[in-house]
Amino acid sequence: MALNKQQQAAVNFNGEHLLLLAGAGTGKTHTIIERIAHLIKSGVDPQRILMLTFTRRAAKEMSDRLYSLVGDNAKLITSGTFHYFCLLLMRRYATMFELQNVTIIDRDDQLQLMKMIRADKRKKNEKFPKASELLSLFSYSRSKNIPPEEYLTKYSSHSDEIQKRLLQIFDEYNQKKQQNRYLDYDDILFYFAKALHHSAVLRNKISSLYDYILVDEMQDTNPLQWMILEALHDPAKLFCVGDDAQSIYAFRGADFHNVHSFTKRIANSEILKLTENYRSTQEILDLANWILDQSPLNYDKHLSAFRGIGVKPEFKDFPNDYEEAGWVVRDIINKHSNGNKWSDQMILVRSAYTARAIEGKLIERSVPYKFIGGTGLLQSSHVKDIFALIKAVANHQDVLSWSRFLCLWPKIGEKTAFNHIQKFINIHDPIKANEIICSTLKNRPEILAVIKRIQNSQNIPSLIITETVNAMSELLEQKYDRWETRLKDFKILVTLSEKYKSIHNFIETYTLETVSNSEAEHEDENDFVTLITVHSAKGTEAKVCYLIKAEPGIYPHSRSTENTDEMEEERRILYVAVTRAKDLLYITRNKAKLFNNNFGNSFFARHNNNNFYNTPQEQPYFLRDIPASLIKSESSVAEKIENLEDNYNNSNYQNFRKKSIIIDDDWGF
DNA sequence: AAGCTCTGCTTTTTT
DNA sequence: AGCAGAGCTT
Repeated sequence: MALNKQQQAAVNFNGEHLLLLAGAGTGKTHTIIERIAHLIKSGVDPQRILMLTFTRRAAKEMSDRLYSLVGDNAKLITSGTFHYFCLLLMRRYATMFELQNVTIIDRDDQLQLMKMIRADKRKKNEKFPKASELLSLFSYSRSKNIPPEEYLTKYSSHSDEIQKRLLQIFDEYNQKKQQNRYLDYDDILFYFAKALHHSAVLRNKISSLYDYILVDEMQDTNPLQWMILEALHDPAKLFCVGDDAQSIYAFRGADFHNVHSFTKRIANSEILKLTENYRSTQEILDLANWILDQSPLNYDKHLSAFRGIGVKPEFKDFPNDYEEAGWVVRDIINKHSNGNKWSDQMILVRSAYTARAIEGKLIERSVPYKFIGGTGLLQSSHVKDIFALIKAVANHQDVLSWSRFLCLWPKIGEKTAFNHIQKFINIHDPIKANEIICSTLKNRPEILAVIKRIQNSQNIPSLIITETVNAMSELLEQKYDRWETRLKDFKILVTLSEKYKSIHNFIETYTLETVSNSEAEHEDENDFVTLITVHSAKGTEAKVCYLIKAEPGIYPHSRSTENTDEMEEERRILYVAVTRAKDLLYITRNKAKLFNNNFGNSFFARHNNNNFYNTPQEQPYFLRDIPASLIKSESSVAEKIENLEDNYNNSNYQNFRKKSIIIDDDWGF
């Protein structure tokens, strides 16, 4: 594919540092890849190029495309997410970073650890932040690089007394992690950034490794990541690509304003722009442009389609979620039988939860699909149970794994488990520790037998997983219903693990890169429908896109309507969603939700929102007043809603609703 | 101390 | 519907 003038200018950029502002669909990835090819062609050693992305998907896409352009040179480039990169270097220079034998813990482990600490700090019957809130408060302050004290006083509404205890909890959480040599996601960035800023020797060492650093999705960098880039640049040259209109990660500390301050923060830097959209038809971009136009902020973005005129986006309203899901899947099947590939079609969802109905339908109709986003296969509890034993055997000091494993057994709860663990946790010598494990569990020979079995198992990932599943299945069968389906997950796991040298390597890779069941199951297939969260979809595209459940309460999400910052982020999420489509965009909704959300019949509608609206029309909804001219439909949406309200009030519709509830039952949900 | 039952609250997004 | 917490029973 040839480059246009703007792209060519970026590829050939000859100055020090560059920020490339690239709107949706303007060939951002293409330009980065070509830039790297250009560097290699002009004699840069590929080993001295670093490419940073935010999601594993983006990283993989980059390396694949790079491989087809520059062949084996692609393998020499260091490429991956910030987390991957930091961990890689911290492992390579473990002594310099003073981080040896660390274990990466995922959100679930963090939660478990936090719960233990919280239990002691919380008074009985007291309203106290949940472990998950504690984690996100702490994580946010860390990603923003604001000391917790300052962060709490500025941004939290908790009383002084509670804030004090929160700080104690944070301290203790950090201590616990240090004791156990656990690193959570934030620690990976935090310790790396901190070390670089405290030690000039280390900073020089690391920054001398690369001559060129390319960063994708610059608008998503949080202050910690910024610190890392600042430490690494000069002599290395930065090539950062971003789009402020696609910034959707504020919840993890990203601030799109940092794109605007780029030239101020990085001396000798310049800005170039890509403005021509090659992805979509003008009709799709018109809707996208309209969405940003509604904002009080001036994004100064008007995408124009290089490809020209196409088909207007189409709205489809259904009486309930299942008919919506049914239509989408039927339409996908129709298009497939008319010659479209499965992979030409993408279903976009706001949350994993909103993907449920459609996922059910896809399975029912045997449509090959991969779900990207949400909880991964390795996060599911039965898989974590299996890994707890493997990890406990591998490292007798892994408190979380031991406690998870021991609590699976009858008569063992948190207290008993803790008493056992306490006896061997501080023993450094593994042989001695093992003796203590044997003696403390001598009354539970069945547990010891299982541990022995795994200790004696061959240390090959697929074998050790199979052996562990066999050893544990009798016990786990009682814990879980639908054990058969869960057994299937282990088969997938075994297949996945075959590519890894060690089980440790396997677990760590998938802790940093979550993979859903469906994704793992169809790993080797290449024609499938993509079901994906909007957040994960940034950077991807498809000929036909279905933006499902585009209702009030979803766009904007009802939990994010507190202030303009939140609302604007929600608007950008919708913008990202709409700009994924190349040719056709269908926006589907549940009719009832259009005017019924807060007073609805649904179980959680009442709790679904912090704000109560007197009338449905007061609830913020980005797609309420779309000009009829932008969408494929005889009547405007406003008229449509009026008609719906008439329908809603007439008895036929009420009966229809009743009928649809019966349909729900047939679904078996 | 584990395990059961009742009650109240809740489902965003990712490394 | 599904989970966390509290209080009760084993």
